[in-house]
Amino acid sequence: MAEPAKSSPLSELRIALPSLPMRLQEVGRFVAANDYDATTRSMRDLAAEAGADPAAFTRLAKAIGYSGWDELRAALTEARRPSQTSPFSGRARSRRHGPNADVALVIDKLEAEAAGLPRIPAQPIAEAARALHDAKRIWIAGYRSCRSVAELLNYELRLFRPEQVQLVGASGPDDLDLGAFRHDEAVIVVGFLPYTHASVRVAQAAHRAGATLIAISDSLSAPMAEGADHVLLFEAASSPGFFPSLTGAIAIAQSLAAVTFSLGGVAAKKRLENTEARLTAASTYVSEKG
Amino acid sequence: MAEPAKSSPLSELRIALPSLPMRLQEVGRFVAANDYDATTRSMRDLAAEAGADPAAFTRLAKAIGYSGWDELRAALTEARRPSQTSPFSGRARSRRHGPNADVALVIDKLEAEAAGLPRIPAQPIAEAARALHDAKRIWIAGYRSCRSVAELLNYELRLFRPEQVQLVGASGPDDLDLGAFRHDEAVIVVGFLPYTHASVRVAQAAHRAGATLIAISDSLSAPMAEGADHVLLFEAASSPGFFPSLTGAIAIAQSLAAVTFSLGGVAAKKRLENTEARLTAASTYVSEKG
DNA sequence: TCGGCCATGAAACATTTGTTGCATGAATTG
DNA sequence: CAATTCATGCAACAAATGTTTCATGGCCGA
Repeated sequence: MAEPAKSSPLSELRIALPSLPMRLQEVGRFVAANDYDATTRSMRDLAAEAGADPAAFTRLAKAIGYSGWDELRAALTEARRPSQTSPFSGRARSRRHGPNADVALVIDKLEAEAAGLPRIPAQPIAEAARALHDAKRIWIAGYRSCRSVAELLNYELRLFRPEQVQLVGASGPDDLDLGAFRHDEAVIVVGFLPYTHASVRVAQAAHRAGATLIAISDSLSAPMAEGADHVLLFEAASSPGFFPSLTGAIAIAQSLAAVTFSLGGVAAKKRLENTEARLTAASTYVSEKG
Repeated sequence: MAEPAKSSPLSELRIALPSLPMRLQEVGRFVAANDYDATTRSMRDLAAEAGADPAAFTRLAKAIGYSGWDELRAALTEARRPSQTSPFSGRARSRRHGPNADVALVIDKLEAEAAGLPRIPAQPIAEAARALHDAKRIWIAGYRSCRSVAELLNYELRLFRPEQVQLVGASGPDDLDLGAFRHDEAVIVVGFLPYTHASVRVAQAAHRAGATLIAISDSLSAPMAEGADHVLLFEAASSPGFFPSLTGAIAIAQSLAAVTFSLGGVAAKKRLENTEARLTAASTYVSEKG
C-alpha cells in the first residue's frame, strides 16, 4: 500500500521501531540518537556504550531490511555526507518544475526568511522590552494568523510574569478588555497587511487609555502603528509563497521576551524556576532520560 | 620554532604538508580534500581510491605526530563531530554590560536564528507536504509554547482546506480526538525538549490508528518522532536566551503549508479565494487604501 | 503441562583492518 | 664512483571487526 517515504535510513529505522523487540528498540533508539557515532565508531564500541550485545546491531540492521550492520552503516554514512547539504543543493534553482520543484520552493523560502531576520532593527526591540519591564500589566492582541505570535508572546511572558500578562479577548469579548486598559500598562498589537479591524480597535483603545502601545507589524504606516510608542518592524512579504511570512514576527516576539526576562533580573529568574518546578511536579513533561 | 596553531588535525596536516615526501603529500592532500571519507571509510578503501599504498596513510599519520592512522582518524572524527549545543553557544556569552547590552542580545539572537534556518532539511518538508496533500483529514497537535506553531499551521491550512483540518483538542478533551484518527488521515505533532506527555500520547495514538504521522521537533530521537513517517527537524537551542527558539518551527510550518497549497493546484487556489472573499465581505479587514 | 517459538547473550568464526618488516630503486653525499 | 640515506611498494602479521551459530530462558498456544 502506501509506502511511507523512506528517504533516509534513519526514517526507515524510526518507522520500524515500534514494532521491534524490546532490545532492538533500545539499540535502535541509541543509533537514532547517536547517528554520528554510528557512522564513525565500531559496532562493538557502540555496543559497549549502549550496554547491549554487539549482535543486536546486526539483528537491528537486518530487521529493517539491510543485509547487515555494514550496509546500514554505509547508508547512514551516505545520508550524512556533507557535500550534499541537501541532496539537491546544487541550487537546483533552475528547475522550477519536475519532482524537485517543491524542494526548491522550500529552500527558497527558508533562505529568504533567513535573509530577512538580520534586517530587523534591534534597537526598538530593546526599547520596547524596557517599556514592558516598566509596565504594571501587559496586554497582547493578534488576530488571524497573527494570533499564533500573540499566543507565543503571552506564553513566554507568563512564564515569569504570570499575573501581569493577558491576551486580549482571552476571557470574554474583546470589548470588555478594551475598557480595562490603564495608563501604566502596555499593550502589544501584532498585525500586518491585510489589517484586521479588531487589531486596529485594540490599538486605538490603548492609545485612548494612555497605555504604552507596542506594534509589531510590517509597515510604519500600518493603521495600528499610528500613535504607537514602539513599532517593531519585520518583513512579512520577504518570502515566496502564498502567504506572508511570520518568521520575523516570531523572532521579534522571542527577542522581546528574552530581553524583558533579562531586565527582570533575579526576580524573573526565580519566578521562571517556580513555574518550571510546578510543571515538572505535575509531570507535564516526559522525563529526560529513559 | 614557533609551534603554529594546531587547532585542528587538518590544519596540522596542511602545515606539515610542504615538508613531506612527494607520495605523502599526495596522500595528505587527498585526506584534506576528502576528510569526510577519511573518517568513515577504511584506510585500504581510501588507498584504492587515491591510487596509493595503504602504508602511506600510516606513514602520513606518523609524519605529523600521531601514533598511527587510527589516532589521526579519531582526531578528524572528533573535529567533525556536530556540536551538541550550537556553534554560537560559547560566543558573546561574556555578559556584555553597558547600555547596549540588550541590543547586543537581540542582534545575537536574530543572527543565530537566521543561521539556523538554512540548515533545515528541505526534502523531508516536501515529502511531508505530499503526505498532507493525500490525507483525507489533517490533525494538528502542539502544547505549551508549541501551541502557537500548531495554531498557525491550523490557520493557514484551513484557508484552503477548511473542512479537513482540525486542531487536536480544539473542541473538547484531547482523548476524544485521539480515538478519531483514521488510517487515511495525517497527524502533525509539534514539540521539542522538554517533551510533553500530551504530545507523545497524540503521536502514539496516530501510530496505532495507522495514520500518517508527521513530527516537527528538535531531535530525531524525540519520543513523538518514534514511528513517525516524516520528521521535520529544526534547531530549538540555536539561539541565546532563556527559551528555546521557535523560529525554525514556524518556518517549517509555513513552508509545509506553502508546498501543500501549491500541490493543491487550482482547487486550493479557488478555495483560498473563496475564503478571502468571505472575510472581505464580513469586512474583517481594513480596506487597503484610506 | 507440554511443545514450539522467539528473543537474547556468549562464544567461535572468517574476514577485514591497521601495522610493520623487508626489498628495491632513486637521490644524495663524500 | 661508491656509500649511504631515504622514499616507496609489497607482503606477512596480529588485532579488531562484523557475522553466525548455539545454548538458554521466557512466552504463548495447544
